[in-house]
Amino acid sequence: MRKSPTQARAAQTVDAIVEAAIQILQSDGEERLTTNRIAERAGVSIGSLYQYFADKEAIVEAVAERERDRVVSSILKSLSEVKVDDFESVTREVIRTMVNAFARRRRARRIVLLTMLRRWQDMPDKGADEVARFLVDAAVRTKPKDGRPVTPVSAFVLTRALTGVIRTAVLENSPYLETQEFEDELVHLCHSFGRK
Amino acid sequence: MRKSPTQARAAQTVDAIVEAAIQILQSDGEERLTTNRIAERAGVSIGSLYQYFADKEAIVEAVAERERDRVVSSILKSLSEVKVDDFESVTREVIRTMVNAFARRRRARRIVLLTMLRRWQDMPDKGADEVARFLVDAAVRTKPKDGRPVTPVSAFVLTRALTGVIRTAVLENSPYLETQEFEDELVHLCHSFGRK
Amino acid sequence: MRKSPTQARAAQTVDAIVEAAIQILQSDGEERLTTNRIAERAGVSIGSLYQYFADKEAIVEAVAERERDRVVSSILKSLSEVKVDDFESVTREVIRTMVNAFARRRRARRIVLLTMLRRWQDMPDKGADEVARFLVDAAVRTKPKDGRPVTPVSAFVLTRALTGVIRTAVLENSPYLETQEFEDELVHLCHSFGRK
Amino acid sequence: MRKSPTQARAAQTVDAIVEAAIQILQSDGEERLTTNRIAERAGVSIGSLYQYFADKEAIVEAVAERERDRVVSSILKSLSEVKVDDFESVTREVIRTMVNAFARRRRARRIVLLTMLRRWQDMPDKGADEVARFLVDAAVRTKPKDGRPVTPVSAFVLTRALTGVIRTAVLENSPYLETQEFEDELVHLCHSFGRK
DNA sequence: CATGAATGAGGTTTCATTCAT
DNA sequence: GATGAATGAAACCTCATTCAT
Repeated sequence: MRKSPTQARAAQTVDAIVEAAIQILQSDGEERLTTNRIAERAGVSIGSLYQYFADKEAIVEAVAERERDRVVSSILKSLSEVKVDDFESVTREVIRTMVNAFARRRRARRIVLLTMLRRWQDMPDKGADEVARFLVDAAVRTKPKDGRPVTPVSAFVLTRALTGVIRTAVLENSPYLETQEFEDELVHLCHSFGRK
Repeated sequence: MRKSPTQARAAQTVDAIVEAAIQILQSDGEERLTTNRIAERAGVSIGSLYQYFADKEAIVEAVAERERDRVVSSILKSLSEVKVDDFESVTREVIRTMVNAFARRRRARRIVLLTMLRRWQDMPDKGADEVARFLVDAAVRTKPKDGRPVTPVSAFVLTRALTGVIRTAVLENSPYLETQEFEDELVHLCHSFGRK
Repeated sequence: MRKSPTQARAAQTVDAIVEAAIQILQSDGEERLTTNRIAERAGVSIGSLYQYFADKEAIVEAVAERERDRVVSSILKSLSEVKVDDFESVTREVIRTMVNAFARRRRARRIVLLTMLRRWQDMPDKGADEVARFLVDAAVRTKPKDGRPVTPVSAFVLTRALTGVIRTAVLENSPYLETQEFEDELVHLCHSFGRK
Repeated sequence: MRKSPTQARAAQTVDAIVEAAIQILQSDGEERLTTNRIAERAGVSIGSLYQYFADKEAIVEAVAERERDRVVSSILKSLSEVKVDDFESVTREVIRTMVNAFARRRRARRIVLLTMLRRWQDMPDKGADEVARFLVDAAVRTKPKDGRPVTPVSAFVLTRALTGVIRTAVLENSPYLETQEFEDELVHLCHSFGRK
């Protein structure tokens, strides 16, 4: 961002711009996302927009970050409430949480989510790593005797498998997404992967 | 496509256009891919280009299809040579084949692959489904007694997990991609998923 | 220039653009010289303009070159008709020619000339050097006994003095410009400078 | 200027603005000279800037004036110390002074000087006229018998020749600028011009 | 069929200037 | 007086596409 908004008014402007971008993304799609349209929808002059964002890309980045923060924090908040008893129930909770986070968001803003899913592939996936850490943690505490050791590679594979399945289901608009069977299969994927 | 190229000369032109697009994608990136540049690189007038492609999108689609055909056929060709003995060795062969197909392609045309990976998410994934069918087939023939039944959902989950991990590794340029441990973990993912 | 116009139509377009720029410069001034206005006045789309000129600067350069060619060729043409008898009469002819060339041009397109005079300072002054060569040549052939030798520095000083005076007179819109006395003084400047 | 700075603080502000403009001109060039940047570099708000200057042009004018005052006063100060003995030594002193003034300034702030040289062409040249008056004065007092009478036109021609040569040498970054030969030629130009 | 000149809507961005706080 | 957020006209330029030759 070009300037950090020092006054309250400025912070509002920045907010309005990002929200306008999200709205346009949702209602008109990515190719209709122009800086002029964003400014207009935000009720802000195009000049103000460029006071705070160096270029269009910077706005999309801000949108990506904001949306990701929302998804990640929604997931992490749910995870913080999970009671760690046995590995299977933890896994189930994690998966349900992730699926829910994306499914809820998809209903609200399908196109924004799709656009951002594509963008996030180019950023290092902080969210996935946080989830991975959580799962590894839970595995260490509750892992049965026959568990496999957790290595960086196995953590990478498991988290990317998980997010890969969920992401694809979202992107393909799969009808399985919120079914019980889908959830069961994902749980099985994680669970069986943890055994020898 | 606007016209089916009945004459050999026309087929060459279409070919030149698609190859030019691929080259530009690789050397200059997606945002420098303009129809005029494609025509110029293909050694064809912009008018001729529009004889064969209705619009720019049609060219990108042709590129996507061509690249996907290459990846898929490379995978399917390898699979046709796999001897179906036991499930684990089949799985390993399939995984090695897929990883190789992407890794080889990435070295040759990194940006084209990235662009197309993003694009393919929006098309129904014929390749994944073919692979799924192959795996299910192999599983049915070689599955040990303790195997789980193959359902549409479990096939969806497994193939998307597999391609999800590989795709992410490619997109993130992960150093794991061509290691033995990575392959082992993927094999374990498939193998353990197949057991009760 | 971005493209060399191969077809006759294209050459006309290029011509129209440069002439339009000259007209606007003359009627509206430099700060009103915009690419859109140029295209409009030329009866050409803005896109066509950018087919042949990489940017606005390239157009102004083309104008500068064209105007300079006109001035220089008008001067050189006159000079070619000068009979080399004695140094003074040659000098007088040269000066009269230069003053006339600028004065005539000034009446026709004052602002263009002013703008270009400023620009030309940044280019190596081919015209001045040609004139210098001509004068040196004449001096060598007709120089009286008491003449000073012509060195690069003295040639530089004399030609820049000459063009300096004329340019300033033009820029300042001096009333002296086309008077006999002015011409006489310039002749004296050259003439006396050549003596020991 | 909008306000005369009655308070000391205000005078400092005006000063800071002009100096900031000069610095930016030098370090970033004319096209990067924006009012916002000037205000920022001056450590002043853009609002304050407009308290003291009606528009951007007014700032550039102030810069031009300040720079010209510096050059002119440096020249006049040197001239005041010249002893008027014979015309040639006076001329030499004047020329040396002028060349020095520009050469020194050029080393300090090349771009500012170039920008201002261009600008000064549009203002009546007070400096040149003062120098002219000085030279005429000296000529009248020391002129040898064979001298020509000084007329307005001859004064105009001589001073413009002089400043024309020096200006061009500065603008073209001529290597002659500070050589002895260059000085000698200029002296000769003036000296011989004064004789019949 | 091929050519390539021409189109023009619409994109991004700058920057001098105003005015509410 | 000072601040700096806001303005918006207007600049430059791109590029998918058309169509006369």
